[in-house]
Amino acid sequence: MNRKKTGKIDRAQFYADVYEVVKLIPKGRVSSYGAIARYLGANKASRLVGYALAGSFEGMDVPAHRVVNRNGLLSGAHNFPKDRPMDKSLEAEGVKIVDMQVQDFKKIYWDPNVELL
DNA sequence: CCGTTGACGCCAT
DNA sequence: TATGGCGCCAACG
Repeated sequence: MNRKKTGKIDRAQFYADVYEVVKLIPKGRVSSYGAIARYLGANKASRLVGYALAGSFEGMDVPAHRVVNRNGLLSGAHNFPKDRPMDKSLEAEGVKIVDMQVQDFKKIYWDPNVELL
């Protein structure tokens, strides 16, 4: 994945890495923007992760629905195509969603910094 | 070029 | 423990 640890990272590289990491999230598990941002070496750029995912629908096989905020809240559900809702997609994989919130979030949480390092 | 916005997160109350 | 404020970095108008 070639991420730079120089603090600064190239935008294109960052976006590409985000997609790759998200693709690595196991089915039925979820991760968080902050975790991914950290993994890419941009701790303070958690917002960029979400921004990057916003454009990951066009033809890309990126399971963006497996990425939620640090509270396990589906903060970006309204961004999903109406024919493929975020919560629906998650429940289809066995993830329970109640009031736009991932149940047992801590259990199914998947941290790239820990799981794959 | 400058101000605002946003799929977030941490720190201070 | 629950809220609110500030910081961060790109993209947009």
